[in-house]
Amino acid sequence: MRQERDLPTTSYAVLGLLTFGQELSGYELKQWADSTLRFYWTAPAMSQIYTELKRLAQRGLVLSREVGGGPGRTTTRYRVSAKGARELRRWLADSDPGFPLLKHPVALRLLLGHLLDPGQVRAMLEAYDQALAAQRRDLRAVLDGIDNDPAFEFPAHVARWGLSYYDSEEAALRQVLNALPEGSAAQSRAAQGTGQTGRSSGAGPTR
Amino acid sequence: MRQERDLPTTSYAVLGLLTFGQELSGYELKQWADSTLRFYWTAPAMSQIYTELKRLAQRGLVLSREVGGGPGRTTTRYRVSAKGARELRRWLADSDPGFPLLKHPVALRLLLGHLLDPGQVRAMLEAYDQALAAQRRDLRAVLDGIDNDPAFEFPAHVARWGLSYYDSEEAALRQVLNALPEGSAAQSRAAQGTGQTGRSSGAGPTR
DNA sequence: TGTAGCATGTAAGCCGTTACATGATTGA
DNA sequence: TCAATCATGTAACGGCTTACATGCTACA
Repeated sequence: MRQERDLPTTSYAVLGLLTFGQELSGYELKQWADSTLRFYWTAPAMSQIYTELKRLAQRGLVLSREVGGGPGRTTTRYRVSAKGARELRRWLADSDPGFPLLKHPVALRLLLGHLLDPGQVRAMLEAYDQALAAQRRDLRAVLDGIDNDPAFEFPAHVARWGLSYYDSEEAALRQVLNALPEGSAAQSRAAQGTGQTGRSSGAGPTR
Repeated sequence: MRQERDLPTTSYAVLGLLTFGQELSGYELKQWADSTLRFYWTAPAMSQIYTELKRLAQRGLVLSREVGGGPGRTTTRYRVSAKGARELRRWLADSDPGFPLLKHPVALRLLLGHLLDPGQVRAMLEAYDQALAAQRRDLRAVLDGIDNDPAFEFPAHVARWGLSYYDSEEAALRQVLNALPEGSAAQSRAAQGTGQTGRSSGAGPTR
């Protein structure tokens, strides 16, 4: 039982998707990933899904089966093997999840707000607000599709978690917008003046 | 007007850090990144900081200067050039921020909660709760270091945003814990009897 | 005297993406 | 018949990390 290093997390994520429902094709797996994983992990590219499936199959963690859909058409469907289920449980129990990693381009740009005029900052935040609402709708739809289905109890927990995250983002956004100097996003062009701040007081890294 | 493709976002992040305060060394930049960027972007490895600085210098976006600290010791300090400031503003104004990307290993594992026993799930969530509190303290300390300093108005906004995010995570976590079947994390071992895989009496580390 | 922090890099390699390539089936 | 969707892959490469390598300085 010499276990080499853990696979990348995304492998386990794909493997995990196969522990709900039945056999899935790479293509179907991608759809599932797009509608669930993408909200709190990533939506792997198609090509990566196929790569992962090949690797999982090679290690005996999934079993594949050719299914003929039409005359000249075959689809490869995958299901998790007993070994795969065991390995997944082992990984869940043994490995340290680590802290979430957030790549927030809007927060990053807000950090540099002193380089923009207030209107531009506002416009950016409002655009994010829109995107957030859209994303929230998508996730809401996902939850509606699985809520109350006992087979998807945990996915439903995660979806609700996600919704509460989006709500909090929305609230935080309002806070920032309120704290920002007035000036509508529309008059973004108005300011544009004076060169940079001269800067002074040190305040080094806090530690 | 996108002839030369944009640099990776992390380059702009590093460049952006140089628009506060004055000249910084690669080493100092790393400390800044660790205490600010890491909360909503990433804390780039040292080696990457140096790589970015080299690239930025090559394109004339930063200027470097050798500073002798002691006899045999020189430190290279960097400051943003006029061209760099222009390019940064251009990037901020022109490019689409895109939606935040969240890699949430705890949510991912919760999704697969049906593969674990309730105690294990609880234990994982409680460990995350701890980590969250620690992270929150760190960010709080950062905010305390810059709050009310007008030079860091925007970093302070971002820090407050981050704190509200951690608060919301905390709340969401409680929600999930309440919705989960009772059974304390401590009795994680108790439920183990049901038909599951071996690993009975704690001895064998499964890796 | 030794360790922690300051300071700077190179090399190898993993994870994952985009671009490219191919072809069948379904429905407007 | 044309486009969209289903379905599966390969190649190139970008971004970033880890591991390695080096050497000075302050301080306990």
